[in-house]
Amino acid sequence: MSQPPMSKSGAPLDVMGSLRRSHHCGDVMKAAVGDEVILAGWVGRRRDHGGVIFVDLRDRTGIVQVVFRPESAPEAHTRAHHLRSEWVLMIRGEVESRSEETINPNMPTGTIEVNVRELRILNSASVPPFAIEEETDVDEQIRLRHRLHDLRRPPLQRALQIRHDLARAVRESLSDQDFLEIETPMLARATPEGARDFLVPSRLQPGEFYALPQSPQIMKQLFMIGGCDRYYQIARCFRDEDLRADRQLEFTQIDLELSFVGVEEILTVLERVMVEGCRACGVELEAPFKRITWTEAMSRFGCDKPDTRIQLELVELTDVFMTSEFKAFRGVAEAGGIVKALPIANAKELSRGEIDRLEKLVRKELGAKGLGWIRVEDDGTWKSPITKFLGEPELAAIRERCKTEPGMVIFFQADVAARANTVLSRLREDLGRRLGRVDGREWDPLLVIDFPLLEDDGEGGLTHVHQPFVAPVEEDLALLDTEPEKVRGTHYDVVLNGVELGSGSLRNHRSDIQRKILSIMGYSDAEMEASFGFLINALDVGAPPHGGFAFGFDRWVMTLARTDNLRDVIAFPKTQRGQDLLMEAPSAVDAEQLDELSLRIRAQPKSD
RNA sequence: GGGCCGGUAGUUCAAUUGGUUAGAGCACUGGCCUGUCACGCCAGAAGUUGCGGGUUCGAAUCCCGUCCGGCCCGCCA
Repeated sequence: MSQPPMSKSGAPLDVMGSLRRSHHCGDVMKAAVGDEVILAGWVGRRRDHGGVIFVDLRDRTGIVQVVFRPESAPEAHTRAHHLRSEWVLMIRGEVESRSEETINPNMPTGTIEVNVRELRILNSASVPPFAIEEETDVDEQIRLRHRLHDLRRPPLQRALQIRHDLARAVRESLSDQDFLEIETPMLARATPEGARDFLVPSRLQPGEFYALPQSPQIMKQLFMIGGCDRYYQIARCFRDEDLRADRQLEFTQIDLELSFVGVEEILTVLERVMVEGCRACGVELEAPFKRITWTEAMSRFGCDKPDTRIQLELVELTDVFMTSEFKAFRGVAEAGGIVKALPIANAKELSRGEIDRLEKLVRKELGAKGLGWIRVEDDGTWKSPITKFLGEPELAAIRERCKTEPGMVIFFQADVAARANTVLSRLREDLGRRLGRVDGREWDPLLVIDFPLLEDDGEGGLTHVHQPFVAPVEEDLALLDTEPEKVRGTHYDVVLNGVELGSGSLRNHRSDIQRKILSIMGYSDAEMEASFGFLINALDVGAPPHGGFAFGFDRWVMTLARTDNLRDVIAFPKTQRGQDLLMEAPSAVDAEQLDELSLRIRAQPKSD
């Protein structure tokens, strides 16, 4: 006969035997006082008084206090002295109501406790690297390395619950709207366009590679051509680009596409999915959503995904400085750049030192050339390092457009449009939040429409703003031949609280228009054939008018979970350098594996 | 590819700015304790100061390099 297994501390371990859980820890209130319950979970806090011992037993649903009394269960009580954090228990006992003075109002199960009759120690556990609690101040690196402990914390458990609830609601909503869930291959063809591909070497075709899909974009268009009418998928996507707080190498999209529709029908679907998805997570949104054109968003907020709860807005001054004596600003305006201002009323708390810090921030982090500012004193006089360069027309324009008043601070940027907007938009968000210039709404859904189809590629040509298959709006078709940079695309974004949750468009379903657009972007016929021949030829099979949308699922969950870090809502996320600290991926592989794939590792060249 | 911030005990931080044996809270270990819920009390253990080099009589502290984490720009669109 073998001895029962022992825990590290010498306490013998038990088997579950035929004992099975009757309730979850958080659901014990569903049992009546006096009922016998069987609970299972992990040891949270343990309070050993020598006599009576309290253990907070925890599972996914919550925490309940279980009590070991020497008089009611001597054996269980004796063994309970050995219990340590994160040990795995199963207990049998009676639900008892707590006396008035021992009720804990801070926990949902605080009016009752479970008097233990039988204890089964199912497993011991190594000492946890940090406490499993609601709040933690532990370094994220530690949390990622010990993800199993971190996952036990309530915020992570809640995030996974939101993922589930949202995915389920979205499936239901789209199914109700006659969408068909269809899968697409993960081993796909490499694409020269867009993000860097993750490549998968082929064993059977030595020297050739699959690519993991950046998104099912082309494949879902093929579904439309294939007569599937309405498709959706909760699809994993892969992009080998640098990570951010809101970007991971692999992420999940709610991808959908439908046939014989215009933009309005797609937006109707989108809004319904948004409303029903959010509702499943306890958030009510009102449809239809506010709409703003891309041009207006850039002008007023300097950003194509504005959080419109922030009450600050930018002011255009480019025209004023076209004729200014102030050479620094005039030069920028004449060279095609922009001059804009961010006026902030009642900004006395922005001290000179604070403004200096902001200037340093935007110069170092955002590459700004500087940060012009004016402060309007109580007596109405202006304090500023730049006003001495300004003539009366500019001063008047600033007064009028910024509606200057005592206590106001105005920030200025004169730069190429992209950078000036980036800088002022960042200041708008940072200062708007810090100074509490928000309108108090918790949720701010917004549709951004009328994106331009094409933009300057920085080398004298034009390139697509989003992806090469976006259809132009019909009334702008003629402009393709004359002023292609003015053509509006049918592209739209949906933004929630300043987070871009997704985007979509109508696609080109006629190969002649698709070819024309590609040719404007500088593709020769041969290049078109090489890069997009497959799709263009597919259009000629008889492609229906179609369009669709894709939500960034993780970002949506992130927003609903009220965090700004994607790693908080993904079970096993990667660090900014693309590593999984728990499973230690990526990793080296055996020479034999490489050999089978016809691969050889070249010594890392020294970069100089 | 670039900018900025950070790395000291399991963990969160400190170390009088280059000077004795690197300290404290929590966690941990042992003991005591029958109503706690951040239980309490007593005692104890715990360190390659990320790593490598340099300067110095002396480095956690200064310099160079490197690795790791975070935020951002580029990139992703």
